[in-house]
Parts: sequence; structure tokens; C-alpha cells
Amino acid sequence: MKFSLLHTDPASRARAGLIETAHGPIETPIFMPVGTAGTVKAVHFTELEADIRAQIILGNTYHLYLRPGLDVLRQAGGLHGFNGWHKPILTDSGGYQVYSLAHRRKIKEEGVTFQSHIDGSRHTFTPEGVMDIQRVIGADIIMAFDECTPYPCDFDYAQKSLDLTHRWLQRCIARFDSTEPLYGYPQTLFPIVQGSTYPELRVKSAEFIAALGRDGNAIGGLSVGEPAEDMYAMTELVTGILPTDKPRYLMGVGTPENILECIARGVDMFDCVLPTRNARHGLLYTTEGIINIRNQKWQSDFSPIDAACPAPTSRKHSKAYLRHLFLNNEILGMQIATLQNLAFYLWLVQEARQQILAGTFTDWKNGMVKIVGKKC
RNA sequence: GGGGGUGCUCCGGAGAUGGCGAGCCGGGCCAGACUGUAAAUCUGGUGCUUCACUGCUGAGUAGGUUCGAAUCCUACCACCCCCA
Repeated sequence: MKFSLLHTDPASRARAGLIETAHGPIETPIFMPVGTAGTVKAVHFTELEADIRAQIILGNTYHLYLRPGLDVLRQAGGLHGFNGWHKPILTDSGGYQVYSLAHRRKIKEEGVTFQSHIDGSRHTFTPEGVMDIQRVIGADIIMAFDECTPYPCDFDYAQKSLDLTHRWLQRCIARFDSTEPLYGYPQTLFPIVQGSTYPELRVKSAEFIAALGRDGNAIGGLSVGEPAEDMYAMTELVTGILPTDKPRYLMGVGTPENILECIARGVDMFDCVLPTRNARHGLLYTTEGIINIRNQKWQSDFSPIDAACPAPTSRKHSKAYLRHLFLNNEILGMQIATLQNLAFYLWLVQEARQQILAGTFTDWKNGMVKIVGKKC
């Protein structure tokens, strides 16, 4: 994997760059649709490429390990071979499930024992094991096994958790660097900065990780319920320490506004379930603001879902029709809404990139933030 | 034409046999939540009035009995079943 920094905004830390992987290029800043179980819910890969213009998608180690399982993935030639997506893939390590499945797991020095949410069976994830699983999945970018701490989180716990995450990181690196990719193309490992909302811990973690000199670095443990100001403050603190010549990935963020503000603070890569999950729940992100398509006010509004959105279905179909599909619980409603939200997210980061390259990012961002957060 | 049964909330169901029924369950509808996906999920509201307490109205329709009626009586209306 190679990263080229093309331009940095004069009035902020916003950067335009290019990541090159064995499965193709990624223009940054980028939003990566989440495809936990090997599918970006409700969209076909044809649409993901043509209408949404996705350049990289996510998968999840924990979910793919449980189903379809490693044997199937190995036989398929990895996740690319299994699901037919031939552009870059990034896999999360299961660190987020340490947080989201907190009531069905136990953390020890060695690793984390999960009880499967599917059948209750017990599975132990160690840093070494998670590296091995991600070798089998074969993602281009794989993530270190960490603990994503909850919010709020007291200082003592955050500190102990951070030290554990750092020890796990060293074990991840040792395993990763001593093993080979399985499918003939290289993989790269991103470490993850933790430290909850404590500046002291974030600085310590960022310095620790910057010194490792990996190909890219991630910021985790944010967007777990803390105020947006804390998220921005921690992001700004960390991007001030992480190397400028490596991509920075802010995990799990966020709303369109969060993304614009964090691009301004020097983040290159984002992922979030909001555009896909909210789409299935009837919440649309559009170039004119946020729409709850189930609301009665759209009952007879025959204007396009989003006339300026790159997704053809959003220009072709009306709000009234999409509302009708949702009220009838029709699958097509979720498909069209997901196309809209992902196409909008990708449009947003591509537009940001153009503004950075043109040197006009900050003014554009300040105006756009007001629009994308507005409820219609 | 004769006999029997049933009628209340937007809909369906349960329950209600003279006294806490503006009230249960489900659906629908109206809103809200969702941030490295246990999520096509979850939460709230859904007679009128008040910020709230409260108050008011309502049981197919119209009367009646009673301290008190969705409940009993009379007539009528609608629907269902049986007989002709």
C-alpha cells in the first residue's frame, strides 16, 4: 500500500491524497461503506460501483469468522473471491464488538472471550488469532485488535484499557509481520489510537503509535456517545501527532457534519453505519438536508428524492413514492434510500477533495455544514 | 314473513353479567432515536380540553327504569345465522 499526499488546505489540516492498493486506488478523503457480513446491506455491488462510486468497503472479522466461517472463506480465496467485490476491502478486527457486545464477552490479558450472538457458543479472540483470521479474510487493510472503550469511561479504566490495547497492538504487529498473505497480494495493518476523552491518554497513545511507523493509522474509541466537541478535540489532538505522510482513519464517524469537521482536522478515511442503517429506517441525507421520508409532509410531494444526488434512482423517484414504499415496508424503499445516502456520502467526500485541491475547502465546508445538518 | 344473535376507540381481537372503562392486546397511523452493524431495529404518542393536575364527552339510534346504565326494558336501524 502506498499513500501520496497531494495537497493540504492552507486554512485547516484538510488533506487530499491517494492510497494505492493491490485492488486499486482510493482517493482521499474517503468514506467507506460498511459491509459487516460481506455485504453492504440493501445494495448490490453493481450499484455500489456505478451509482455510489464506492472505492473501498468494510467487512467485520467477528461476523465473518462466525459466518460463513474461515473454511468457506479460505476455499473462496478470501472475501474478495467470496463476495465478488474486486476493489479494496478493509476489515475491522472485532474491537468494536468488545464494546457493542460488552454484556456477552470477557476481557483478559490473553484476549477476549465472546459468546456468539448467533448461537451462544464461546469463541476466544486473541491479537494473534485476529491477525490470522484477517489473513484468511484477505482484506487489503486490516485493523489491530483493540478495546473500544465506552463513554463515559473513568480515567483509571481508560488508562488500563489503553495499556492493554497497546500490549495487544505489539502482539498484533509481531504476528502480522511474521506471517504472509494467503492470496498473492499484500495486506497492511493499521494500529488504533485509544484513550477515551482524556487528552493525556490520547497524546500518549498517538505518540506510541506514530513511533511504530506503520503504513496508516487509525483513531478509535470516538463516536460512542461523547459530545461532538470532545470528538473533534480528541481528533485534532491526535492528528497533530500522527505522521502527515500516512493516511489517518477515524473509525465509526459519522454524520455528514462530523465528517466535514474531521476532514478539516486532518482525517483521510471514514466509515460509519449511519448512512446505511438510517436509510433502512427512513432517514435520508440529501444535498438539501436531512429528510425523514416516513413523515406525512411528503405524502404528496412528487419532487425528486434528491435532484442533485448522483444516484439515478434519487433523481428518478419522488419523495411521495419513496414514502409509500416505506409505509408498505417494501424492500425497494430500503434499496433506494440506501443508494441515496451512500451516494450522498461519497459525493460529499469527493466534493471535499475537489475543494481541498482547489484551495477553497474551509469556506465551502463552513457553508456545507449548515446545509447537511438541517432537518427538512 | 318467523325465530335467534351481535352492535363501544381508525381496524381486528380479548374482556366487560347494574357501580373504578377514556380502558387491555395486536395492527394501522403520527412522531422520535440510531455513529469501527446482535438493528428492514428500538422508543413514545394515538376521544376533546389543560404545560400539568383536572375537567368534559362517548358505548348503533331514540326513549325509559334506577341513587347509578355499555350492562335492564321498549321501539327503531344495521349486520350475521337458522326456518319459510
